[in-house]
Order: sequence, then structure tokens, then C-alpha cells
Amino acid sequence: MTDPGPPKFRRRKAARPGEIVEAALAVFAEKGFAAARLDEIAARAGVSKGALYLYFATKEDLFRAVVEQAIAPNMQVVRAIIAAHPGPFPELLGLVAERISGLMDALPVGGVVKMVIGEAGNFPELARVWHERLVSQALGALTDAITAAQARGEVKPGDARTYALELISPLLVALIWRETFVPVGAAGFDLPAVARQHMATMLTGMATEPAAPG
Amino acid sequence: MTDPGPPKFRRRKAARPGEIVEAALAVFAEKGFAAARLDEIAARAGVSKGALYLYFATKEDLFRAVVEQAIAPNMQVVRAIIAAHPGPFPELLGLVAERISGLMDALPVGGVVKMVIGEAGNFPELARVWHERLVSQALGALTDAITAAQARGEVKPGDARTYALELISPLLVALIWRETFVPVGAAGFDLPAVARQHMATMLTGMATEPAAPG
Amino acid sequence: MTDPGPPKFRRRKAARPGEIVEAALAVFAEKGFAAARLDEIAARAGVSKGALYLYFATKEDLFRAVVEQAIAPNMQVVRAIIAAHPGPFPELLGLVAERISGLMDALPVGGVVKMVIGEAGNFPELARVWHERLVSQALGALTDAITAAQARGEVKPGDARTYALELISPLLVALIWRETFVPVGAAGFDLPAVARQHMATMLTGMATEPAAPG
Amino acid sequence: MTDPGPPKFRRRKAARPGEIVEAALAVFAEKGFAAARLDEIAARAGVSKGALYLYFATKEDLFRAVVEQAIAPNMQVVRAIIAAHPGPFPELLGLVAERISGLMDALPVGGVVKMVIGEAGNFPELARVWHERLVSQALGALTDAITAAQARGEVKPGDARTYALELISPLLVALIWRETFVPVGAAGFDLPAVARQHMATMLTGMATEPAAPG
DNA sequence: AATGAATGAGAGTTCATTCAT
DNA sequence: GATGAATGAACTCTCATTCAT
Repeated sequence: MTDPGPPKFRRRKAARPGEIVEAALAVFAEKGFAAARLDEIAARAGVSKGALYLYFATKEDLFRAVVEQAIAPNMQVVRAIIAAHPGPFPELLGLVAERISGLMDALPVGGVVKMVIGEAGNFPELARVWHERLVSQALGALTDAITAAQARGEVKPGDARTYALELISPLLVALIWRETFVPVGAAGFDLPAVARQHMATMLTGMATEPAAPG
Repeated sequence: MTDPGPPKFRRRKAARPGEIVEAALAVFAEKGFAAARLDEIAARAGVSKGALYLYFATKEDLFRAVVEQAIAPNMQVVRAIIAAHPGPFPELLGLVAERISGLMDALPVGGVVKMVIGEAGNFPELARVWHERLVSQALGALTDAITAAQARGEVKPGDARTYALELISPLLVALIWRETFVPVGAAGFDLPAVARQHMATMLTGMATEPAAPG
Repeated sequence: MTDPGPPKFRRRKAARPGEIVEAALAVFAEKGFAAARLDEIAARAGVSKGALYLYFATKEDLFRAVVEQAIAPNMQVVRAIIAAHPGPFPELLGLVAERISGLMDALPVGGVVKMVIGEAGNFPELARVWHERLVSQALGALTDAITAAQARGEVKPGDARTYALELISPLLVALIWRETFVPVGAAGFDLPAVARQHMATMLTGMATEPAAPG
Repeated sequence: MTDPGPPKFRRRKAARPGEIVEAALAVFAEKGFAAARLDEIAARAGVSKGALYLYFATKEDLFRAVVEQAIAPNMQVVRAIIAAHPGPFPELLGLVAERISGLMDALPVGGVVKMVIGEAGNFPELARVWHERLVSQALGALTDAITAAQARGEVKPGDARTYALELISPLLVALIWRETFVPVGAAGFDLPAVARQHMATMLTGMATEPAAPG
């Protein structure tokens, strides 16, 4: 995301840390922090175990880098929600339905989410970073949009933050489901389909009653 | 040179395995499998490390016992859903709203859910057991009830399993949220309140006709 | 040397730390801190590598214990010097000559001295402890005795602390010599003999001139 | 991501090995062989770690070069003693007092001595070299001079080699003291002053008759 | 049944050494 | 010649597991 650096003749140098973080992400997401072996991370990154220490001081350091770096791609989700802010309510739901479920589907988010949930207790700072930079941003933007829609009379009264939770949760659970139960034979959920059906349900469920009350 | 230890009163023998599993549940839920230390489990159970091996052959065995034993209390949730099967649809939602959110709130489910999600990759058999005995039962019962309600014309067309997912997810996510982000300062969700609002929203959203008042 | 403790039935427990420190002293004295291998210490103590960690948290901790424990036996030297305090000067030299050279000869002091000199730079706290508890005590007691002898007119004017250094140094160097050059074929020095000759030389050299000056 | 490093001016090639040995001497003297890092040596020499291997095959090789090279400057001490050989005895002591203590004070001998003592056990060949080329030469020359003086009736009977030890030891110990205890707050010894007082004491102590004035 | 000192395989980490550039 | 990224053997340290008591 940052280092353009001088494209000198060093063959790998610049690419290495990225490759290592990528490999580490895969292993940490699969196994969790404690069960992940540096041997395996190194092997997947195609380097020796010692090479990891050229870029990261400890296993924890590498884990931190992984978790923090994993925020970046998911920021698109947050930005998408924030960008939708001022529009009418059905438009917001449409956005959530298509853009966000699409992103969740395309990016390797599932393993990361699983990893963050599983290690939050052992690495509270990272849980905090995820909350502050990503989750609370997304939930807050949605909440604000819903509050605005309520003020415009488009959405029923009710706790806006809870509405936001209601909107997002099925997508998240479908994602976690894919990581948790699909590998042992359960049928998965099609994220975009879930999103479409859920948004339709929520649109009806949250909308104020048609302008002509009995 | 070390701690004097607790007074050496004898303890009823039969209770030991249960106490151990209880202590192990707490530690596994907090740390995950690999990061959990048998030392800590033994200390919390008030027994020596060696005593664990009188009841469980390995750490994995103890973990399996924990995960399997943790299914039992949650079976109430499943049974509650199954029992509600034949009734009219709003009754079902009422049940989910009150009984299930209440159970989730009361039982120490959160840590267990986190643990299952986090370790599913490392212990697929356990993910399978949880899926087969608990999750798929609950989801299936709900799905069947929804299908029946659709057949009765009470619920709109749409994928019934997805509807079931939509119904349960916010409760699950609120639960995970409590485990993951509340400890680092985030505001929590009130499960019964979430359940009530969500069920109201879903009732309107899923109903065949605009929810007729009275 | 100290722990009487309850002579319970634990077979080894009480003796272990002492055995480990003893083995560690031998290896550290031979190799120095960094070159010493925990494998070798454990093997010499007749325990497994892991057992070291039942008693000492880290290699450094073990080293500290060794260096501190090594002070105790050498305290005899200090006490011998202090005890000699009030007597006439030739008596003091006699004491140094026989008692101290004998102790130095009998105790395994040489390796310890070598070790302290070699690691003082890497472990300043230990150098400080040795200085405060042992070396400075011994030198101070000798210095005081010399000052007193000067006041009584038995010893020539001159810096008393330097006189103390002059008195002890040949014994120390003979000790270091034994550790350093004897193993590669050099002839050693007989400590008691060195002490006797040196004390005779110093007695004459330090004494005030016979009462009748030219 | 890292340090920009020093400006890349080329450096005279021929000086390299010398600079490396100099830097290595400093680090080895400070830390000992095992605790010394080639990284640090390279950094202090202002070269890359790889460059060390252009001149020295292994760390041990470099250490050997350092220890052998460190003999050279100290040879002056030996030559000074040898040169004093034929003169009368008080002249010899005067030489030791002034020349040698001055050299010891001026040259960075202390660290080297500490290093040789500390590593003699791990590198016996080097202890041998030091003994043969330096220590035994110096001690032998002094011993010969003392034997000659005894033959001339200037010095009392007694073991000449022990007399030589008595003469040199306080200087050596004062040197070691400076390396070992002064850094942790102990008061140091002024080498020339120690030498002067000690030689005066020894002159009286060793002389055949009570030092005849004039 | 119960203990906890002891084990030892295996983990993370360091660092002398190598080699493509 | 010179670099410094990369290696891998060897180290310290951890912890599930065992066993004499």
C-alpha cells in the first residue's frame, strides 16, 4: 500500500515482507496464533525460518502485522457504507446487499474474522484496533444512516444500532458458517443471495407503514 | 520455596471429572485449545496436574469432553425450537425472542461459541459434532417451521433456510460481540432487547400481507 | 549448607537445586556464561534439561544463583582477615600467609575468580555484588589493619590500601595463573610457599626501620 | 524501513584487516568470545558482515588473529624487562616501576588481559601462545635478573620466580581491578603510584642488608 | 486415588556462515 | 572486492505427559 521504493536490482527484498505476511495470514487464520508453526509459515512463504526474523522480531510481531494488515482490504466495506450515507433508505440496503456481500464473498475475509474472534481474548489490543478502525466504523456509519432515515420518516422507530446489527449479522454468520461448518460437510450459504433476501425482508420490516394508516 | 497451598481437606471423588471439565471449559473458552495450559486448568479445578490424567488420557481428550459436554446445555435451545414446531408463525418468533435470547443470555454460551469457531479448523470432528447435534438441528427445526408457515400462507415465499439464518444471526453476533469487543471497551447489546426488536422486524418483513393490525 | 527443612520423604527435591548450582558452577567457571550449554549443566547435575527450569527461570537466573552462592565459601577468607584485625602486624601477615593461602588452595576458588573477571562486563550487578560483599570487605579489613599498624608505628607511611593490594595480589595472580597457564604446560606456583615468601618480603619491606636510625 | 547508512565513500583497501582486528579486539575484550557478535564487530569496523569473511575464515580465526596481534604491543613490556637485564637490582625495580606501569597504563592492556583469562579455558592454544611469547618471557627475564642479583649478593635467597611474581602481581591485579570493579563504582588504583610504592617495598624487602642509605 | 518432580520432544529464537548480486 | 539477504544448525525455553511415592 505504501512503499514504492526504488525499483533496484534487489530481486526479492521488497516483496518478501508482503509474501511472509500473506503466508502467515493463511496459517494464522487456519490454525490460530498458538497452534500456528513458524516452520509452516516460512515454508508457505518459501523462505527459511530464520528469514522471518529479518522482518519481524517475534511471532507475536508477525501476528500483529498480519492482523493489522488484514484491516486494510476490509476498509472497502466501511467506505462503501459511509459513501452511501446520504441516499434514501432502500438504496442503502441495496448497497449493503450487493456491494458488501460481494466484497465479503470475494475477499478472504472469513478466515480473518474467525482468527480475530478466536484470538481477541489473547490479544486485546488487536481486538481494540479491529473494533476502532473497522467494526465500530462500519456499525456507526450504518447506525447514522438509519437514524437519518428515521428522521426522514422512512424507517420505523427503534434502536438504530440494533437495526444496524440486524442488517449485517446474517452476512457475518453466513461467512463464519462457511469457515466453520462447510468444511465438515454442511451446506453453505450463498452470500449475495442471503444478502438479497435479507435486505428485502428488512426493507419491509423496517419501513414505516404505507402513508395511509387505517 | 513454593506456595503453601490450600488446606488439604478431602473432596468428594465423584465430582472431580465434572469440576475438571468445568475448569477446562473456562480456560479453553478464554484462551483456545493450544494456548490453554493444563497447569491452569488443574489449578482452577483445584487438583494436581497429574490428576487430570486419571480422568482424561490427553489434552485433546479433555478438550473433546469439554466441547461435547458443552453441547448439552445448549440442547435446550434446540428443543425449545423443535417444541414450537406446529404453532402459528408469530408464536414461533415470540419463542425465539424470549426463550432463546434468555437462554443465550443466561448460559455461558458466548465463550463456547467463540471456542468452537476458533478451533473448528483444528478439530473438524468437533465441528461436525456441533453441527450435527446442535446447529443443524436448530436450523433445521426453524427451517421446517418456516416451510410449514409458508405452506400455510403465513410467510412470504423465499428460501426457508435463509430465513432461519436471518432470524438467528443477530442473536449470535450480539453474543460474539460481547465476547470479542465488549472486553476492549465497546458497548454491548442487550440480547433480549435485540431479540424483541429483531423478531418484530422479521415478523413484518416475512409476513405475507402487511402485518394486519389487530 | 543451610536448608535443614523438614526431612520428609521427598527423595531428591531438597538436594536438587544445590546439585544443579554445583554443576552449573563447574561449567560456567570452565566455559564462561555464553559458551556454557544448559545441556552440559543438566548432564553434569544428572537431571534433564527441563528440570533446570523447575528451579531457575532462565540461564541468567541460574548464573546469578551460581555467582551469588559462590560468595559464601569465600566469605571465610574475609572473616579470617577481619578476625585478625586487632593483633600486631607480623601476626596479620602470618595469618594471610597460612590461613588464606590455604583456603585459596583448598577451595575451588580459581575457576570462580576467572569467571567473575570474565563476565564482569556482561553482568555488572554481579561484579557489584562481589565487590561489595567480598572483595571490598577483604581489602577494607586489610587496609584498616594496616592503617592501625601504621598508627602504632609498626608500618612505614604509605597508602594503606595500596599496601593491602601489594599483600594479596601475588596470591590472586598465582591462583589465576593456575587456571590460565598451568593447563597449557606452564609450571604452577605453590600457593602456601608463595604466601610465606611474600609475607616475609613484605614484612621486611613494610616495617619501620629498627628503632635506632643512623 | 531501515537505516539510511553512512555515505558510500570508498575506503583504502589495505587498511581493512587492521581495522577489523581493532574493532574485534574491542568487542572481544568487552564481551568475551562467545558473547561477541560479528554484527557488532562489523559495525564498529565500518564494514559489512560479509566483508569479515574476505579476511578471516571463521569467528575463531578472527579471534586468534586478535589475540595474537594483541601480543605485539605488549612485547614492549617484555623487551623493557629484558633490556634491563644486566644492571644493578634497584635499577631493575625502577624500570619496572616506571616504564612498565606506564605502558600498562597507556596501552589498552586491561581488556586484553581480561579476555585472555576468560577465554584461556576455551582456547588453550591461545593461552599457550600468550604464555610462551609473552608471559613466560617476561617472568623468565625478571627471574633471570633476580637470580643474577642474588648471585651478586644484592638480593636475599629465595625462589627467584616467586620474587618475580611478587614484583609484577600488584600491577596486574590493579589492571584487572580497573576492568572489573571500577565500572561498578569501586575506587581504582593509580598504576604508576602503585608501582612506585610496591617497588620501594620490595626493594627493602628483597635486599640482602637493610637498605643501606646512599 | 492423588501428587508434583521429572522428563523430553518440539517450539521460538539467535547468529555464524554463505552466496547471488 | 564488497554487500546484506538468506540460511540452518544449535541454542534456550515450554509444556503435555509420566511415574515413584
